[in-house]
Amino acid sequence: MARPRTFDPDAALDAVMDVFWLQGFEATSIDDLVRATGVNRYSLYQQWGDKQGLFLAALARYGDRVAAEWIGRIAAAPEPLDGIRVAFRTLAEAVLADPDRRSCLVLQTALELGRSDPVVQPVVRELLDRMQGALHGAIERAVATGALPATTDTAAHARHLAVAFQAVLLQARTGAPPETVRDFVTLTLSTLPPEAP
Amino acid sequence: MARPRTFDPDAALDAVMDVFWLQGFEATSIDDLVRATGVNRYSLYQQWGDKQGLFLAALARYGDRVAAEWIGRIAAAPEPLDGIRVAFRTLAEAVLADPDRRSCLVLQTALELGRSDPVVQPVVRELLDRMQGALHGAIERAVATGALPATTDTAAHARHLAVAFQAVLLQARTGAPPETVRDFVTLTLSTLPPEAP
DNA sequence: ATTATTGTTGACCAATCATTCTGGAACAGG
DNA sequence: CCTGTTCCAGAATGATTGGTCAACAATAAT
Repeated sequence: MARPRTFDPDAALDAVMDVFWLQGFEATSIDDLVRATGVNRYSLYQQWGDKQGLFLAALARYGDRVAAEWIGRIAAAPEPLDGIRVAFRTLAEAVLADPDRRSCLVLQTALELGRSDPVVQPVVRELLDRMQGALHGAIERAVATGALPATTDTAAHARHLAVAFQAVLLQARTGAPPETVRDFVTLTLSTLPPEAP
Repeated sequence: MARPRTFDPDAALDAVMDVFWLQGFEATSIDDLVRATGVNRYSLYQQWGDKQGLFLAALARYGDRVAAEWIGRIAAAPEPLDGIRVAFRTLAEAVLADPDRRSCLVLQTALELGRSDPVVQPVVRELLDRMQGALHGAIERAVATGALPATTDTAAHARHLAVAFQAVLLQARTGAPPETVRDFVTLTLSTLPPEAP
């Protein structure tokens, strides 16, 4: 017994995520979101509370959609080291192919709000940790299958690769040339044993 | 035959640089700079034009002071590979010791304004290239002294290390734990030959 | 001492921001 | 067909932003 919504919250949130991803939190105004979603200001407020609520929802969606895809790609690889190598090379090419050089919403958020916003902070850290966890899992599997020696410091390698993953995404924003991104990936992967031919 | 300035532009610019370094461009208001320098708004405008002019001056000063110190440290090392290793380890500890986790003004600017501001963009790129050039020089000296094999792809190593340098600074902003920063540096340096005992 | 010149000051301006209010429109149950 | 309830649209609000102005103060040359 009430007027039904004329917009789809799910589709609207996708549009919101895209705008935040492209522009960041501060640089995005509510007007931008109104334009991008086609939804009225007040309706956005009624649905998600305020700008921060809207952002947290978009960040969660990013985690579920984009971040989860990379994590899954690493976790599901039949041969763990190959999975890592493929992930890094795919990421590098994706970064170079994106005309907007938009990096990663999580990383961007860590840089923009990581020190100031106590609500967003743990969400970001959790997502970054999830990536590192996926890498750690793959490396431990590699040790288990004998692809890496039993003496390997798996945690150290996971940390190194997690930071390197962020570094590749960082190059999207700095606008680094293709050779830089590719050479970085190549030498990063050289800390793993050489791949079979 | 005119009233003399009552503030020291040099000292004021140092204070401006600090504020921009800590907060970034957008998050810093002119009021913040007035408070930090003790100089009146209009005097700031008369001296440096506008907010962007003020920022460019602060960025140039950062390049002359902070960035040049790191570059010099790498370029001046008697044994080039040792210079690189020391620089990375010193950077890691500096990042971890800074209570403000403020990373690097150049990198931060690249992330914040790199895609939008066509004036700031080349300044940033030039500073980043200067760091990469210093690393390239050190690696070529290492090849010349035989510390690295003659077949080494010196440009690729320079690019890898330059990105890795940025990655360490990035960890300042993401608030990564000490093990992460240290393990990343250790494994990054493992792409160079092991150091003499 | 006068005066030309520059520095300083706090008020002021227009634009933009996130957020809220108001007045009407669209639906569902009776 | 009502009527209670929810939704929508644009205007309004108050704070903050970067930037400017006009009045006043301090100096050095005359």
